[in-house]
Amino acid sequence: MPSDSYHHGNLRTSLLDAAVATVTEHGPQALVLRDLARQVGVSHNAAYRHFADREELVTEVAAIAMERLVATLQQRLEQVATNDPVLRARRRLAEIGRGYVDFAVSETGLFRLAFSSTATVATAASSPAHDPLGLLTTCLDDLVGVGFLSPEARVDAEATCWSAVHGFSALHIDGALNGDDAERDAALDRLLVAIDRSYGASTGTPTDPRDIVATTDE
Amino acid sequence: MPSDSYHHGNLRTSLLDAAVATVTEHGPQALVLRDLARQVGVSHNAAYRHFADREELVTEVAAIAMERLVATLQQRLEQVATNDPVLRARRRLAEIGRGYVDFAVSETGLFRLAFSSTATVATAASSPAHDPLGLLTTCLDDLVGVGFLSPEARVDAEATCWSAVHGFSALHIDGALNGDDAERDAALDRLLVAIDRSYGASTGTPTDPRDIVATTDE
DNA sequence: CTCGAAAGTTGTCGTTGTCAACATGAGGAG
DNA sequence: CTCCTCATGTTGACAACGACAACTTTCGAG
Repeated sequence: MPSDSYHHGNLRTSLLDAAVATVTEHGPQALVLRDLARQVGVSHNAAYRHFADREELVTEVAAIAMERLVATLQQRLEQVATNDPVLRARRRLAEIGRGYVDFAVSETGLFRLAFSSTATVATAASSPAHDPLGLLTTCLDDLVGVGFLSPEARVDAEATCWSAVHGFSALHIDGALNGDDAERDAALDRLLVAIDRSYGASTGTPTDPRDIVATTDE
Repeated sequence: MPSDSYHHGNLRTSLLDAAVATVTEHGPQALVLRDLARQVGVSHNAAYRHFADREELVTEVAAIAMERLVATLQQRLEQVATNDPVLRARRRLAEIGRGYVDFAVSETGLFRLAFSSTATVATAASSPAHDPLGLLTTCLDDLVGVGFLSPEARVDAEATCWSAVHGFSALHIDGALNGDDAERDAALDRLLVAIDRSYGASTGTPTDPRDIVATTDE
């Protein structure tokens, strides 16, 4: 791998790395082709040997951002260690929601880019499991499997759950819902409890909020 | 009001009108200062007599977009004609959600702009009732008043409801949740039913989905 | 009637995305 | 080992944009 010869060697990867870093720090609108070239130490237009235009690069970075989101959610899901199957399924659903919001808040730039309209369609079309839908589907299937969620209420539950946490994330990072970190976490807990209560009610299963939220004083 | 003399007369308003039209048709990223000037028949830089920079104009258009959203929701709210107070309160909450999504789908450009991060903060700071929060608050208070929603579950209910419909809207207009209009409406109905069921469960009130969704075959 | 300031114009600069033409050198064919 | 090819990177240019400065026109207060 030549360091500073005429040919860069792996310019494509370097550009994507720089792009990810830029988006992470300064948001999607800071994604400037000539700037990336400068960061990588290459001339403007070099990127055009690897990407048709700006949008193609942006789309690819968006795909990377989506992958990171899904990977983060998967990690969070694996951290749920509960033996009781019903409790476990309920907590996994809540945990996916918390992971989603945490990613949006801590990786705001990547989150925004992952759902920037232009990039989303191309991403969704390319790879089937490159959005959080897959993880959500298995979680909800589990919830039905353990008898907590009724089959009728199961219909379109992906859309409902995803909408709730996505909207919560979007409104918070856009400043429409304000509040510090503690207030945000409390509001998210209550959102998750509302979903849990609704799904429990679909089978007449009584629910206690403390099954889902970690109470600090005990 | 001089038509085509040296002084335009009401350039500021004309620019905002043109901006609203542009955003409606082609989205927020099509908001180009020089383009607006051309549309209005004025030279570039004329806008700088009325707006400090591009962002200031964008922010103002975003405020207009938000006003239209709120006005639309208010209209929808007034269309709910039900005598039974409990049913009425539940239907009003559902109707606000439908109005929200309808606006996002039919006025995608304005909706996107209204919640574009840069503009949101300035808007929220300026006017207290210039987001849907106010309407939502009264709806939810009503729900508590008629005994359908428990005071404990009332906490942060604005955030939960707003998040759900906002996320639903965002995911749909970004193409993350696909489906035709009928599928979207059905999914939204189920989302609204889930919220209704959750809030009913908070007071042990049994709920029937048909209280909230209009069934076609009856 | 005067004249100052508000409102609009012309010209320019730096930056960006993109195209076209050119330069380089890595690697396979002989 | 040599040569040629073509992928990869460079230089130069162009149009469009946002923004600034300097100039011009017109309204309206006194």
